[in-house]
Amino acid sequence: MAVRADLETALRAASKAIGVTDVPDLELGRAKNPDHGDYASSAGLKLARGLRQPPNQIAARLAEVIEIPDGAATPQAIGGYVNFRLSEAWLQGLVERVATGGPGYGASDIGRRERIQVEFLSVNPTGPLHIGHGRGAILGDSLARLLEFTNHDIEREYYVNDQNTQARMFGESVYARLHGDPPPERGYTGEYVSELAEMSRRELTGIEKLPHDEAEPKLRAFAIAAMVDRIRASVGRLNVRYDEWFPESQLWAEGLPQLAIERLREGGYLKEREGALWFGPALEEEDGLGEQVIAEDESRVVIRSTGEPTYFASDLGYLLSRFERRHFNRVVEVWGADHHGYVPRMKAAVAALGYDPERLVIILNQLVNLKEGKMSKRAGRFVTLDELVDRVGSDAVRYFYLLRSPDTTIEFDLELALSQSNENPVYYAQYAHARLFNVELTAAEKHPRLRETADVSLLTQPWELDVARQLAFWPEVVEDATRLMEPHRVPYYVHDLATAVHRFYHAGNEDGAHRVVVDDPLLTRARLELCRAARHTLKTALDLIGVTAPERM
RNA sequence: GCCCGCUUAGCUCAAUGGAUAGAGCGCUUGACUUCGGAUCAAGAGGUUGCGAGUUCGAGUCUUGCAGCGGGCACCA
Repeated sequence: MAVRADLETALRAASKAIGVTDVPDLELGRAKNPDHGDYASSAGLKLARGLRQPPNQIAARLAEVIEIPDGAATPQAIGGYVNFRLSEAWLQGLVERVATGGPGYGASDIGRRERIQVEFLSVNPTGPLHIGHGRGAILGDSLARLLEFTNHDIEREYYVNDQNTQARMFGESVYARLHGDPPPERGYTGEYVSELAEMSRRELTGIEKLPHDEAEPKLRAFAIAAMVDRIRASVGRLNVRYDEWFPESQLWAEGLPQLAIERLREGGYLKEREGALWFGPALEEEDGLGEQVIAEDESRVVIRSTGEPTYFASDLGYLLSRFERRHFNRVVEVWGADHHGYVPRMKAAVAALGYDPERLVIILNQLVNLKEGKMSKRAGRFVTLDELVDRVGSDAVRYFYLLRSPDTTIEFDLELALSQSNENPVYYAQYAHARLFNVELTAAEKHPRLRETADVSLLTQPWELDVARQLAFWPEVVEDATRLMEPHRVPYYVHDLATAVHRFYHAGNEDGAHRVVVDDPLLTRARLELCRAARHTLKTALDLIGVTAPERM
């Protein structure tokens, strides 16, 4: 379906036809200069060395020999380049296919039902989400949508840390508030902790009378459940959903960390030192005294000298849970860049447990920093994700975050975000969608009995073909965004398509003969087909980034 | 100190090693008595942080330097 892939295949075949045995990457991509057509390839330059011929001759021969399926494009050799221009007839046919095919255009089977878990956000459920958390949530959710669209079998998971140090500290903090005490050192101080204490008094009858050791676990479970509900609601407002909320405690109930430790011990990956149990893939290194030495940056404590396991022990079990128990072929995790130092250890752990580390894919996204002086935790002002969504709206928030590649740091300026929320580029795209919808209604009113099928050969105006051309690009955008796991490519595409749509519409303002709705029912019908194709594709693309496609604004 | 990421127009950001580096915002100037002006058209604005290297070709790859962010726990 993706025309770029068809052209590339054809070009490779042509390369072989002129005597190339081992065809390198020919770098077929979009032409930047319109004079060069729609796609360009530097095939002649790439093949010159191997063939020992001048690039321009090679390009010329390729253009002569190449057979392009469906007459999708015409080749032209310029210098060492082979350029392609999408043909008018093919573009017209595409409009019809997209218009009648519904909203699935661009979907592909590159996933082949591969079973993948996408785990994202997974922050300790010990407080409300703040502005920075939104980025991981939106990135992970959009990635999952893309992977689903390309036929991967996706499960979205939130890993709930319900029994680690932070969780216990959370329980202790609620306990303290329940008894009117200040929270413990490095405990949780927010007002919501006191609210949780009050809630627990109402809902856990007699809780305040229980001794500490009995009360704290109950309070912890209660408070975490409440926070998980709150997190679920917060991300739900952003159109983010999960299939599974997987508690850390379940790992231990299933004996998975224990099993992982056993396996690592058998593999010689564990070492006792100073009363603690360490994981270290570099165990085979020896120092001069014959003592085994663990390379410092690779090693990690699994069981503390106190006998308590660390989060790393849970993570080992979590890997088994997913690869061994639940049989995911790959696991994609979205992490904030502040955890990047942990990547090598997790990869090493995957390998030590006997799995290909490639099966663990870690997507890092840079942090969202608050502009200094605007707000401060110490000053008691905490900008929550909920507050941002309240004031800007889900669509604008999602678009704002997704317009940035994961590896740029965002300097978040709340005031600026609020003052510019009406200028968010998301409205440009949504307006294009609403506009098309409206035009289609108008067409139906003026011509109540239009033909079932359109004569798309009537779509000959350059601004009409430009819309069709954008449609042609959509499958490759999906493919690239999926393969590179870069959802930000989608909103950039949406903007390009919306631009083509607005221009197409405006041609009718310049000259009434170019409107969609004209006296000629056949011409109206053909343009209506283009509107539908563009609208479906806009909607599909917006869906993939979790943004609504309104019919009126 | 060591490790990771970033540095592109005034600002926020795009750009598979390919031809003339693109958008949005802001700025200047234009465009509707008729399909929605949250729109469209035109213009100004660049030594891609600095230097070296690889290559027919570098914003993109390698390397040195500088600046910014993050990380280097028996925290997560």
